Amino acid sequence: MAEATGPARSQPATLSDVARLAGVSIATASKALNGRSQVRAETRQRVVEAAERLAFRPNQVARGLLAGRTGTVGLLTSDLEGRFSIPILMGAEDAFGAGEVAVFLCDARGDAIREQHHVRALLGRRVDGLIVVGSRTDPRPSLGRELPVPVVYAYAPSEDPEDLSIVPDSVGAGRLAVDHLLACGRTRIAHITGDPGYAAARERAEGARAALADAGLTLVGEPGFGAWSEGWGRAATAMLLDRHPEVDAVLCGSDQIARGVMDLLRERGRRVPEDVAVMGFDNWRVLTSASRPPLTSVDMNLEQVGRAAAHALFTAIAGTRRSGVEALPCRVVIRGSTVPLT
Amino acid sequence: MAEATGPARSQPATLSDVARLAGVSIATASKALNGRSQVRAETRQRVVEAAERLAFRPNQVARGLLAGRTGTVGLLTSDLEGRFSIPILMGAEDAFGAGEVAVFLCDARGDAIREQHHVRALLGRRVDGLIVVGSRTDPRPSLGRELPVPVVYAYAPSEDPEDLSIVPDSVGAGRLAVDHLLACGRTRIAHITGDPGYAAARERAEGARAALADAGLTLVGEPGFGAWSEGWGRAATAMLLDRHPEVDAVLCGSDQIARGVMDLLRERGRRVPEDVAVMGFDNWRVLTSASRPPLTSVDMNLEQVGRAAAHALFTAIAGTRRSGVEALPCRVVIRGSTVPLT
DNA sequence: AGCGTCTCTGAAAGCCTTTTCTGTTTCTTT
DNA sequence: AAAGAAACAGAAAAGGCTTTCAGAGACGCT
Repeated sequence: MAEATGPARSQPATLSDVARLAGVSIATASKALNGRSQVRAETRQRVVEAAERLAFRPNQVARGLLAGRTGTVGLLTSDLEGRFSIPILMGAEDAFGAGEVAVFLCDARGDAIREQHHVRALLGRRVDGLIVVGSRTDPRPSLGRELPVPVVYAYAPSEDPEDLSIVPDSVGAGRLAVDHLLACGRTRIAHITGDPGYAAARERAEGARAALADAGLTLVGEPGFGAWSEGWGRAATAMLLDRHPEVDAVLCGSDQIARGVMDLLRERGRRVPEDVAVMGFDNWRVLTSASRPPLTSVDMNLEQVGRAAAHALFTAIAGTRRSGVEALPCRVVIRGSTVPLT
Repeated sequence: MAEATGPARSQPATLSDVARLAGVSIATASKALNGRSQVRAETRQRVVEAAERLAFRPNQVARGLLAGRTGTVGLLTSDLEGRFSIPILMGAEDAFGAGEVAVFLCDARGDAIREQHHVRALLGRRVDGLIVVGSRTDPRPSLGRELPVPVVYAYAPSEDPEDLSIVPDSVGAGRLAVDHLLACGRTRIAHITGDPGYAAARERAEGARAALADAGLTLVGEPGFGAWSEGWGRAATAMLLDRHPEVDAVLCGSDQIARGVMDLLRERGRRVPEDVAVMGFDNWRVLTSASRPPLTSVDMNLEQVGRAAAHALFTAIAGTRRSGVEALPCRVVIRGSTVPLT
């Protein structure tokens, strides 16, 4: 808890310090360190040694000012808390972090005003580009076409088709899920999912229905739209068993719902997966591996979405911009809650 | 999916553009926009209008180069994925975001090499300070005393007592938890917790024991160290009920463990909270509110830890540095799983 | 010896802003 | 009306780096 006024920390060495120590001009020092070819090997050696002795690190701020590119991007998320932003953010951080790019993180807390504020602040810092990460897959307002830097939208697509958006393929995910259940020999498949106000819920249901139709089947009952909660999973399952006791698989709109579904199935004496297969969505580890049996779930490959967004931003900064909504495939992670009928 | 080489985006306006449009010198324009007093009101007006017309935003990069301070800090996390980093990160982002500071996010993925790499990159960008966020409360190696900028450690304290670390008060949290159970009239309290390799597990147990001792009581059985999982919660509870059927409260080391504990209690016919009160740790919403009944849990106030770290970094940058480990109090969030004995 | 050709090196400009200092104008005051 | 004070405007430097251009020295050739 000691308190003290900080000592004058030694300023980092500058290029001119290095040049002085090496006995050359600033220009030569710069060229030597940057691998330019107009420096004699011996001179370069001297400069490199001097730089090492002084622990010289070029000032990226000065470099950015000169080059007009700062090597920074802004990552604008609308809810850090949410479990969807994080993997995307990791993917993006990953794709950038490897190279020479640093990421400014800004959380707008879902507030448009704050978002504008952050955009302005980031532009003031001369970021080379922006990634906007949403918390749900419903389209969101564009930041506008007039920005001086490229923008890529991830997870939540922009409403403007001129923008580039990278999203998980929800329809395809619904198909994948049903295909897996069909492959397990299930044919009486019900769907219990979340809030119909979410595009993700509607699109997954649509995909599921399409895959069933392709197999000449239909859903057991109507898609059970409700809430993204365990409670709803239980309630919907109770109704389902009353009306359609023949059901042999339940595709759930989220892992949370799936947990509720499994709980109630067990309560009613149905075995999972022997009598009824259960499948979740989101592949949220805490839930999938803690449930009994472990839950088969659809993973949206969000890290990959983040990486793809970062990569697209890269190429856009380099001059090649795309537009439209690009949907990336999801994948099924198979665990104990779905097994082939014997 | 249209593809096109981007149009030459109009470069952002510079101060000299503004000055030219307003018909004044660059110096005057700067003074006018920064509220310096040596400008006639009328002139200032002209400049302000010109700046507005050109949507002028001062280049923070240039400003940073000149001022020697960039108004940026580095946030170094060791696992973004982890649920502990995120709230801290939010708190820090919050404390900074309000002002003029932007945050560089770096994830070291728990790798010391990568961490060093990021530190170097951040110093090259001339950040004004660093916050290092850990994923568990065990002490971690210091980044060293020789860094040119202040560093604050959050959640995981530095091994070097000369560094400043902000952590949640785990011992105090253990006391708080037991005090709450005592206040509910419980006296036969057991403790089932996670991996004893974690300081958090040991310290919470220590605090719990101390609070019981203050009340002239002891734990029922030994603290049940094991794993941070539902499975362990179930297993430990089974043993507990066999050996100490008189137990009337279980303090759990995490919400996940608590869920396992509650499951098994229900299976064995014990009612929660009537027969046995159950309390968790971490206050992880998905788990606490989805469980039946909703789970009372200890919240580590991580956002506050983040904010405190940001604030401490602020004052350190301003010149007043502290050192040592500062522990912030936790709080009990009461829900249905703990009620007073009637 | 003189010329052209390379190969190195260094001076200087430029990136954008802030700040200091100097110079000019305007207003008071005697 | 003259002198001094105050108010305002602008030139220039600084911050650290890269890059261009010109100059200097070394070398080979006729």
